[in-house]
Amino acid sequence: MTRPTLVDVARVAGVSRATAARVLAGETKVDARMSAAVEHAAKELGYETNSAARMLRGGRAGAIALIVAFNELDSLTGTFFTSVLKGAAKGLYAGEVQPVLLPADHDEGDRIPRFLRSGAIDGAIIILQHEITHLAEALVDSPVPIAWVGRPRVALAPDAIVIDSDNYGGGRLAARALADAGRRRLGIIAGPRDMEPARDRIRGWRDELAQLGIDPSPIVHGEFTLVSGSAAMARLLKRYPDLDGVFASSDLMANGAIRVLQAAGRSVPSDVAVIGFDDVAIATTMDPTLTTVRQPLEDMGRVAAETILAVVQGREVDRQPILTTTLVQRESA
Amino acid sequence: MTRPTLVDVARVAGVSRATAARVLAGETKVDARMSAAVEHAAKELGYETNSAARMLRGGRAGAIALIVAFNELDSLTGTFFTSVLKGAAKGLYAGEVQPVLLPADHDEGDRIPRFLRSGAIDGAIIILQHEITHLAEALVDSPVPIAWVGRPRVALAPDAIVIDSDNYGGGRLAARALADAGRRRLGIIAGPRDMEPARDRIRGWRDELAQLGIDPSPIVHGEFTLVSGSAAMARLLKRYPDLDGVFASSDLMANGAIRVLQAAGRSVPSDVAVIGFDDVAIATTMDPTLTTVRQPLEDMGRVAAETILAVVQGREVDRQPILTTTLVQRESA
DNA sequence: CTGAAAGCGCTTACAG
DNA sequence: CTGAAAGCGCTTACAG
Repeated sequence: MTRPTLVDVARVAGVSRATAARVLAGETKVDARMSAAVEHAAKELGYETNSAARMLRGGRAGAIALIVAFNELDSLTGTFFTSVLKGAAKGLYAGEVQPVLLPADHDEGDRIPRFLRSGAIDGAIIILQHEITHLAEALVDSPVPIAWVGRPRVALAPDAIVIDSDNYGGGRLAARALADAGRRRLGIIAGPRDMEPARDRIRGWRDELAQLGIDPSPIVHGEFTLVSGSAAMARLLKRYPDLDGVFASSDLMANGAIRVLQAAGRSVPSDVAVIGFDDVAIATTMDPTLTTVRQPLEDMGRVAAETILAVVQGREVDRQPILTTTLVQRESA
Repeated sequence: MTRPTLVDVARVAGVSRATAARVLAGETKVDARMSAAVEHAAKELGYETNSAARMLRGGRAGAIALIVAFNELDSLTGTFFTSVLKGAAKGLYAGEVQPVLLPADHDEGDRIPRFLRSGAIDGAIIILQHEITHLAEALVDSPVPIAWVGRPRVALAPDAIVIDSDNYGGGRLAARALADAGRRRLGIIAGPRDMEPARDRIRGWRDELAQLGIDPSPIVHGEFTLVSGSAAMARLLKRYPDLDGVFASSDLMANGAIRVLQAAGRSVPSDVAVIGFDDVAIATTMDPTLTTVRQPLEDMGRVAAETILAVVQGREVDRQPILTTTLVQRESA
């Protein structure tokens, strides 16, 4: 049960501790025989570098945190964040770094900031979600680098790391697609007011409508979830009974909205065209299948991983990449 | 960005490093004025104990790993593991320990065992799942204590930590319930052959049937997922077209099985009664709602957390608790 | 190319 | 009750 140390490896291999360290660090200028002896001893003893000692010496932990909203772990909204998560984990694996998921709650105090300050990990990726927006403030001046997936609504340092998709452009795409389909009586189901990506989608949507000379549409807000999408659609329908096009700014909300439209006797897309945002799995399994603005979620996660790794390792890198959004044409619009 | 150290705190407070350490460790026999000065300095500097240094000194990391199958993160089967996860996380929070989720893959080599050997965490909880059964072997002689939720199919040390539910008793409950409902032509959709809990359910089922003098039923195997439940049901139906009762040993498989039965023109429960296992959310939203054997999943997670914490802290504790399973009567049987 | 030694930040046995 | 000092396991600048 007692872990072997570098001294044990050195003793078994018959070399100094320094030499053993060099071999295990991959240095090449070591006598081949010594090198082989060290490798052999390490394997035989089941040696693994003590991460605490390495870190204390000024090295890296070899672990990056992925901070996610705890609630999401068992809800359907998970489809968004799990895609990002998957990409991020793959990116970290590729960098030989251990991804470490930290569940965060909206009511848990400063556990997460404290953990980051304790130096156990080299950096963190935060997947922006409505439930954990409060973390943004607590982590603005974090001692370890943080990559935001989705821009938080706090003042960030100019060199902050933010990976985002082109939400503004996506909003424009949605407006243009509905206009191209001949729709003129439009409405938007926006996301939470406290989320910057949600606001960017609204801005893009409005700008494009203005440019096309279409009346500014009424806005209702949801929380990116299916249930909130249904509720928002009901409100929108009451306010604007003869609308013929809806931009629901998440696929889950689009799903909820379509259910409400259908229940109200509206056919989709013939009576009302609906466009979503995200392009998660549900978009292809719904009936009708969902026309939507695609965010490259897994890519966003992967880029977040690559970016934070570069920063941790002191390499130059674009700290605020914006990934392209594209329109995916299906049946609903 | 440079983290303050204990020396900084001591200097600001005007005391020795030793005294500062004592105050922060919560020792009471310290002069009140010094104590206050230290507390103040620590807060002002945003001091947090360097976990690497503490660990190296022989202390604890203050973090426990939760090892979960990566694939599960975005599939519906997540309902089982997220319940356990939630309970475990709550239990760790209560113990002031940071839960750290490590996604594991079936093909990832020995990343996880190596991470555990690196000493970055104090212990681990593994939620047994089909996809990561291979980890069981790699972790049998782990240097840090491991709590298994669900007994793995490897030879464990007698003092191994295993949190399980009474799968055997649950199997008996299912058999008795179907028998009580007057069913005599029974079949079982069992779980994966390489999972001990799945095997325990079969044994309980068989023993109870034998005791009741009912014919041993045919067995088909699924993988605890909805799709595999459908496939298994189709096979079972072909083999035994006039069965009138099925024990599907996970709720998801029961869900899949019922769909197949209904598609085949059998009414549930009048033609065929179906009993599941787990009692996850879907059991109450299906049509008909599912009669099932309940495992207290969240409790299992919580008990796993409490048990590993006790072991890490050197406290005495029951290392192999078995939680009770109960029958939850709904519409399907 | 190899080894002896310093030092990362902490905790605690020891001396006072 | 308080402080000086040792030592956890590692990496690397320094000397040879």
